[in-house]
Amino acid sequence: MKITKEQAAANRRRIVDASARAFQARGVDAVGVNDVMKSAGFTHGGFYNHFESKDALVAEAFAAAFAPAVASVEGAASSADRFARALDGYLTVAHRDDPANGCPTAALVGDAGRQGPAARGAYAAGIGRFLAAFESRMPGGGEAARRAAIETLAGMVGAMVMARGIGDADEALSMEILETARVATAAHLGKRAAPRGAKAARARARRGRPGA
Amino acid sequence: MKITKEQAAANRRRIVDASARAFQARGVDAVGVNDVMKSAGFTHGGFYNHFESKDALVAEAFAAAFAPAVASVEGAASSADRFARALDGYLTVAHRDDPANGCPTAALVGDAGRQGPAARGAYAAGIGRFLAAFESRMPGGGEAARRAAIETLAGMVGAMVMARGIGDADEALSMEILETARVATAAHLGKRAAPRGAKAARARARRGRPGA
DNA sequence: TGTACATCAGTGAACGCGCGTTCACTGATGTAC
DNA sequence: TGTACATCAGTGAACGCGCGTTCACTGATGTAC
Repeated sequence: MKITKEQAAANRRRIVDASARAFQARGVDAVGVNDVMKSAGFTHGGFYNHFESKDALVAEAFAAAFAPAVASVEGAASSADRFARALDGYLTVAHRDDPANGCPTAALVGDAGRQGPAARGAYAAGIGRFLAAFESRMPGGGEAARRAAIETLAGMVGAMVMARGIGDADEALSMEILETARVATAAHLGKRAAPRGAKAARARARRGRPGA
Repeated sequence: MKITKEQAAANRRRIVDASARAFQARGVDAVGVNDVMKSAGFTHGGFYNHFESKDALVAEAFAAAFAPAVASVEGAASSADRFARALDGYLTVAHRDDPANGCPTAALVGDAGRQGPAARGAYAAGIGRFLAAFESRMPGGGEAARRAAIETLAGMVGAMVMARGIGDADEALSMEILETARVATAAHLGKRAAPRGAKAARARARRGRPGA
């Protein structure tokens, strides 16, 4: 049952995309070739028609995980407002609870250092692109903007991975870290963060204003 | 070949400590019961004389990983100078390249969210203790010190895990992140960071002064 | 205090299972004439 | 343009291997008398 070249290429892309999401959600070691093929809608045997090994897939999946994220951030960086909104949406409970569709830098951070050179290269390149986009939007310019870009990204990623690690073991602490980092991120951009969450909703209600 | 109760307890501790280091270095999924027992000096069969399951060991190992780190940071927090020095030693290549003996918050960050409640509880409790110690040393006091503690820890952890993920795929970027975060950490404490690394060594040499 | 026996931390073989990978096979696609 | 054949993406059974876990066994320790 051979299929058209276009269909085969599309199937290959589907396998890579499905694996990227699964790796981000559950980690490379916990996701088997069988899982990946099943979630892409195939039986496992065909895997090696497309990839030389699981390692080869991991390398492609890392690159595929960063491609849309980098494009999104670089697009947002074309406007100060869009960029501020993109960063503000990062430190949220929704993002924390959906690593599969979230930031690959945070989701793959535990695995990246333990993969082969190709996957680690994709990881390093992705961070490099993020930092360049951040730098272009940071106040001060030059070295100061570069430093601010690194500090901001590190703060965002650190807060997200800690919040995920804590999870529902201490929901209040997890959210406190997220919210504190969100405010700090806005401050790095030279903005004041809009209030968010239950406390903010209560404050808005008290003032008789509808939520943002 | 039964042994004394004291010896058995010591052996148990040896297993927990060996597993904590292995989990920090290679990740929970990549470390088998057999590995753990072998590195503690035993055959694998005896594992279940001490632990009900691998999950039970993981929970104990997480707690054991945090105990000395928390004690060390809390001890350092008794003196402003010791605390500043402890933080300054965090964002270093030596720490980056030795996760087994380093900060458990960073080393276990990829695994924590995927473990059971006990392990995640230990992870959350460890971060809580770190933050309390940080808070006591942050300038401003009150809410400001609390926020500074969270921002500082998030920046340190984020920088370390990104630097590890990048590794030798882009050594220059990995070191740039480490060094930038080290300077930013000192700034959070209200200090100026002492120069470090090749660039700093060259600058010192130019000034005709020996290294620190 | 000395003797008899139960306890249990250790050993090493074995269990079922899922992993990454290989293979023979299928049959529609793509190509050569 | 039509026919004959090679290609190859898919299927599903099978491979060896290491995993977490179980088990029968050993023999010094710890305990009961």
